[in-house]
Amino acid sequence: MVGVQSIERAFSILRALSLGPAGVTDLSERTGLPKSTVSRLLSSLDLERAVDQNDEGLYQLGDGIAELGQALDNGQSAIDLARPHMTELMELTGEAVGLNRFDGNTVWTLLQIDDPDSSVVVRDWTDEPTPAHAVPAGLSALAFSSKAIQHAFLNRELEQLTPRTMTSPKALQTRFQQIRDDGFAWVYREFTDDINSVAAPIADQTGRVTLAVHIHGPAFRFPGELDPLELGERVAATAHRIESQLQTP
Amino acid sequence: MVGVQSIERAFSILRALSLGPAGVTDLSERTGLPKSTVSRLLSSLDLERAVDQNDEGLYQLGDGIAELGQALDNGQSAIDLARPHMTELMELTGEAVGLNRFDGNTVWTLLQIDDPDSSVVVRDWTDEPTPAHAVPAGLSALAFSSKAIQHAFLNRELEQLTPRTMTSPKALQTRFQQIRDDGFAWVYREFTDDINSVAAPIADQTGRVTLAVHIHGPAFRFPGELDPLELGERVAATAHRIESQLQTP
DNA sequence: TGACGTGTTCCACATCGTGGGACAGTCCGT
DNA sequence: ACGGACTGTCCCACGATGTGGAACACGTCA
Repeated sequence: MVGVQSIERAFSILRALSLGPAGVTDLSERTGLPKSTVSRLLSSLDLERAVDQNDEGLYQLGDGIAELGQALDNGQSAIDLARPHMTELMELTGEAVGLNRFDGNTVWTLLQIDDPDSSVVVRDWTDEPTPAHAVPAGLSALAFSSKAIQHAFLNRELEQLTPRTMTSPKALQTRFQQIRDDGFAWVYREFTDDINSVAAPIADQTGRVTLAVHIHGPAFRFPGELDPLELGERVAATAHRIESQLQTP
Repeated sequence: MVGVQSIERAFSILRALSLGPAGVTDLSERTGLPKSTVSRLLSSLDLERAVDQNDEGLYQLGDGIAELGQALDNGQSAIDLARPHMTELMELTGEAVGLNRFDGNTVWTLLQIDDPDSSVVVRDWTDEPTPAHAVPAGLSALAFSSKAIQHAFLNRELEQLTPRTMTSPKALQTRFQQIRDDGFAWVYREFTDDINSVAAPIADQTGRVTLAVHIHGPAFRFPGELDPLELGERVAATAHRIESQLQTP
């Protein structure tokens, strides 16, 4: 065995699509694969958002590819650029501040800044996948994403991580509206029973929301006395500052 | 079955890689997949050039992804921009002129311009895959591609389409050197017994050679009396004009 | 030297993808 | 309203294909 067959075939479809939008039959002829196989692979690629269908129903390369392409350069620079703002935010609250990337499925922590003076801190999730529907970074990224991305996401099986985890697509959609109005998202004990957190979205150069900043702390003390609204606005302000620096280099 | 398993897994690896370079064990932990599976999928993705290995041996997102990402925008514009130059070239020789894209594996014809006065013309290959090692567009793109792309390509099984098709990796590599020196590539009866053709490469905005222009005609009359060297240089000149327009919009 | 940490390869097993064909829509021209 | 000729999706028996645990071969550190 030289390579995995379905991957080879999937990429030959993607390459054929790089010529422009095409239908199933067309792609089947270009690639020499059976129509049913092309159809199955396409719907699989659709789930991964590597392709999508335009208004005429033709398949074309999708957001997933664009996001992967972007990740080739803007990853490290965003981290460097965000660090000082995040440190500032951490000093303000004394709780851990994180930078996340949302890839359409899961949220990844790129960087977490802990309070060096705290002995009890939220553990560091850097480079681990976290379910987008249970963390505020994912919710705020989703809230500002296209309908297509939301729809693809909500169609998946959403895991019930704690008794409070919101898993109903309907409920999540109205929650997205709330988040768009506020500009930030709060999550109380939905990811873990012991953590509360706020996050605000950051748009990249192309206007797509793939990043977010968040503060999270142990539920027994955070937000505590602090005003959730004010905290949310502070996070949003930090996000905006990072965003405007990202847009203009 | 909701989606093809290996595709879902492959994309979860690609997304994990969008955080930055990583090794097999690391990826296996991030994605929750067995190490051997990750290794196999990675080598498959490597064949497709969706990932490559940096000098430290870590895997990272590869050229293939970047090319797909580019194809999202620069396809149609290149066609529009090249058309007048190609028509000019067609009028000069009275033979069909084509614009191609090379995706790392195969050559695709984006546009062919035929001589309206000829009754016998080379058939139109638009939107059909053609083997890169047997057409001058593929050879010239390969000649100016990175060693990694050449290597990945030459490791595949190269089909013997006519008695003259060159299939030996060694021989092709020295041929690439010749093409780099000339700035164009001639192919005599290697794709079909009845066609001869010349092509010259075009670099895109990022300096990557993914496009080419070519002239091809029936072998019994082309190039005929015409000087192959002069023709080659004319094609190369046209390619350069298209290239400089592509770079500065 | 030995004990780790890599990543790749092997191979028996059965899961998973396969693809021919049936199917349901949609858009034609008559 | 009707076939006819297209679409793209779905079904399902079949076996090729991908799977993953374990063994392996390397390089690195102490």
